[in-house]
This record gives sequence, C-alpha cells and structure tokens, in this order.
Amino acid sequence: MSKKLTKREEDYSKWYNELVVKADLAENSSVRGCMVIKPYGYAIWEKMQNQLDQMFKDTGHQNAYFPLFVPKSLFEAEEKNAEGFAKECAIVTHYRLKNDIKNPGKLIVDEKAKLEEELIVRPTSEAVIWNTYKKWIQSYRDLPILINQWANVVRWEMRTRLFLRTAEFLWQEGHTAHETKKEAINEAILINDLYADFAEKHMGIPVIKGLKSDSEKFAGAEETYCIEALMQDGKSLQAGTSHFLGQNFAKAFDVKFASKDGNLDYVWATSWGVSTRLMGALVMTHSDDNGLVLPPKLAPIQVVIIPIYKSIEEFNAVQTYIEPIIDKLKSKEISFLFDKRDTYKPGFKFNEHEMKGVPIRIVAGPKDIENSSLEIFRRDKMEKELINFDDVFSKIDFLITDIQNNLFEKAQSFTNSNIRNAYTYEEFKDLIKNKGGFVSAHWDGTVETEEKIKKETKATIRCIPIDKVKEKGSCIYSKKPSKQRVLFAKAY
RNA sequence: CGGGAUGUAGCGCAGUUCGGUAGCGCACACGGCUGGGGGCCGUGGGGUCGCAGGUUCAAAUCCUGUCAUCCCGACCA
Repeated sequence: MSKKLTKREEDYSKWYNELVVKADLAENSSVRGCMVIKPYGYAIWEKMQNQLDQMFKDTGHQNAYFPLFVPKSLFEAEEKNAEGFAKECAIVTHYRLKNDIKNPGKLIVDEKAKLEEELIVRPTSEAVIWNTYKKWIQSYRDLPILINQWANVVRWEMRTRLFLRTAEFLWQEGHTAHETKKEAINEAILINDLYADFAEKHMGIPVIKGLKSDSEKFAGAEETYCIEALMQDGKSLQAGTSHFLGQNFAKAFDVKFASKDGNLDYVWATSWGVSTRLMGALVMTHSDDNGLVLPPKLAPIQVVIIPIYKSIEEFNAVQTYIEPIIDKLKSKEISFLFDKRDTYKPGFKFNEHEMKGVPIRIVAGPKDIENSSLEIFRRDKMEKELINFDDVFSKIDFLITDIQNNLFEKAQSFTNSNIRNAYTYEEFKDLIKNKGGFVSAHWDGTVETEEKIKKETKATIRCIPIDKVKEKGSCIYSKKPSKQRVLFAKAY
C-alpha cells in the first residue's frame, strides 16, 4: 500500500498542473506560496461557488463584501483571535513609492508616506465585519444577520503547499449574529451539515462531522465544528469549519442589542468557511494514475465528443451525424465540448481529456455512421462501450448520476476501511505508522495528552465525531476515564 | 528559524568526481506520411549553466559568498 501511495503523493503535483501553477512572478520575490489558477481550474471553483452559494441562499443567507485591509487596532480587539493570527500577517506600512535617485528607473518606498496606523491584509474578516455589525445592530429586530462573503485572504505561512496551504487563497466566509446562544449554535451546526452535504453530494467526498479539540479550535471560538476527509494517501484533510463564537466578538467590539424583554445583551455569533483547499481535496480523493477524475456535478466539461475522420468529407459526415446530439445536450444544459481541433490526433485527445477528468466521452466516426452506433466511455471506471445511436441520451443520463454516485461510494468504502479502532497505545502507534487513515481511540480529554501523542506519533485529534455512538472507556495514553472515542490521524 | 537536497532551453533531466567549443527526451516551428488510444520520418529555432566574486591560458565543472526552490521539523483553512 505505502509504495503506491507514495507514488500518488508525487502525482498530486502532476494532477494539479491541469488546474493551477505556482506563481512565479519575479526572481527573489516573495510572491512564492501563491498560485495562479488556470481557466480549467477556475471553472471548477466557479461551479463550486455557484452550488454552495445557492445552498447558502436556500438557508436564508445573503452575500456582502467587506474591505481587504484591517486597521491594526481593529485586528487586535479580540485578543485570542489576534494572537492566533499574529504570526502570519502581511502588513501594509506605506502608501507611496518614489523614484530612486541613485538607481534611475527603479522605485523605492517613500519613507514620508508612512501610514499612521498599519493595515493588516485580512487573514480572516471577523474584525472588520464585527466593527461594521456594531453599527448595524441596535435591537432584536435587526437579528439575525446572516451574511456570507466571497473573498481572498492572506496568511503568511512558513511553509506553503499548493492548494492546501497557499499564502493567498480564495474562500467564502460566513459571519452571523444571533439573539440567543441556542440559535447561534444551531446556525453553526446547520452550516457544518451543509458543508458535509456539499462535500458528499456535489464533490463526492465522504466526510466525518465532528468537533475540534481545544487545541485545534479556531482562535476566538467557543466550539469549532468541522468536516474531515481522508485522502488516498491516508492523511486527513480539514475540509471545512464552522465556529460557534459565543459572545467573544460581540464583547470585543461592543455589539449589544435591546432584547424583547428590554435588556441590553451581547449578540451571539458564528463564522464559517471553506476555501480553494476543497479543490485539493477533490483532486486527492478521486484522481488515479491516468490523471484527474471529476464528479459530473463539478466537471467544467461533462461530455466530450471526439470525431474520427480522414478527410474533410468524412469530418462533415461525422459532424452531421452528431448534430442532433449536440442540440439536445444544449437543450438539456449538459456542458460539453465538441473537440474538432484538427491539430491533434484522436488518441492524443483521448488522453488529454482523461487527464482533465472529463466524466464522459463520446467517439463518432465513419464506422458508427454505417452501423448507427457510438462509442461511449466513462472516466471513473475507464470503460468503453458501443451503443446504439438512439440510446445515447438514456446512457448519458444514467452515467451522469452513476459516475457521481460511484465516485462517492468508492471514496466512502476507502474511508470506511481506513477507520480502525485502537485498544492500546502500542496498537495505536503501529496503526498510525504503518496503516495511516483514521484511528479511533479513547482520549481523556486533556490538552496535555493530545500534545504528547502528537509529539510521539505526529498524529493529531482530527475531530470528536458527532454522529458516533458514545462509548465509555479509558484513555489509550493516560488510562484515565474517557467518555467516547475520538478520531486521530496524520493531517495535511 | 534548525536538519537534508537541488538550481543547466518552456518542462523533465544528463554533464560537475578528473576544468578544454552546451547535450538528451518532451514541447515548439516547417515538410511529408498518417488519423478508432499520447503515431512515424526528415529539417529547424531556442540556453547570460540561479546570482556575485575568486583561482586559471581556459570554469556548468574548483573555491568563497549569496539568493531561490523542494523535502523533514515548528505553524496552519
């Protein structure tokens, strides 16, 4: 297993190349750790955006946009949050350049243009948003506020990794304000469930819903709900988080409202987000040795049609032959590409679209015209089949749902077969080291134990599963009593 | 910031031990044959060998410095 998985890990970068390239803008410059998203990759992101956005709207949320820059004084208002992000901030200190007299044609920072107060490039927007909410909220009648923002954020990580941890990334961040604690907790859970649904039903990525332990919690949160997904190499990836923020930000930004019974109360808050990291999850979950594999719901091209011909006459005949298919694909809003490029051979096109993960391929040539047939190919199973021309649409409809389901089920059974119980610490270490995947084990609930296990095995508590049946036991490390099993894994 | 490795054509690499005219594969351009799985043959274009300094008649190769990248730690969506 491990050999194959090592190969997979190397392959990730190859798969990414269809979607994204490392930003390589200037020599010696620190734009490193950023990525350029290619059109094909961005098309996937747009699909994810649209589908998620619809889910947010269906649950009563609205979009808005807040500034990129956070004045330092706002940033430091919520102490824990500020502390959590302090070590990875990009900071704007000046607002003007001038010509360098010693070095004609070059520019230098104009020291006279130093900002009175530094601006932080947002690593997350709680500070800016709560400073704004303060002005928007007076009464319980103004609540709840359910706002989402699609934006870029910057986190100056020491080590970056394409898709999974780039210095700048795209995401959506939701920020809500509520009248009661219960309502805010419900919102955080609602969104975590929504993320899980999106991951499983749209991306075909099985996830485990859970709560983060104290040390893995978002800086400034009371509770962090999360979804964790297992990648093909046995490492876990945090795919999305939804935080119950309590009244921490309301207190930090002094956001009070007049309640129904006339009291002045602090509001209750949540925040939640998923990022372009999800695209990394998509790649690492489904791709195989032939390249990307995309679920039909997110594939920029769902069906590719490749004509086979030797002469212009033959091409024209093939084009006429498949015209009804193209018309119907259009009317059914199935995204397709009729790849009529004459500059590439059919075999090249087959491979290219396989590498790009196009779910369905249709091939039509002179033989098909003669037999009124078509060749249809499904990317997930790499199987081709000769079908009657008239059956093409029932087949496409079938494949679109079947590929979507098959990808999920395949990933689901992989995940399930890689969740193992550990009963002793020895067994635990062995599983983490030699098998990977999730290890379900009892934990005494203390940060100290978690830290020690992390130091000794590199495994962290990915989550305290929500859906799991509670079972009492004793901690594998300290032997102290434990209320339930938690999931450990090595993580990205 | 600690430990390890690497920088040579757009990409992937050889050449460095032992100094002597800059190479290969892919990609690119042109011509022809091809066309139901990355096809074949021929021709051609493209490189301040990461950067700076030093040693030498002569440096991709040796020495010093420096910058960057990747991997492993600390950090993290």
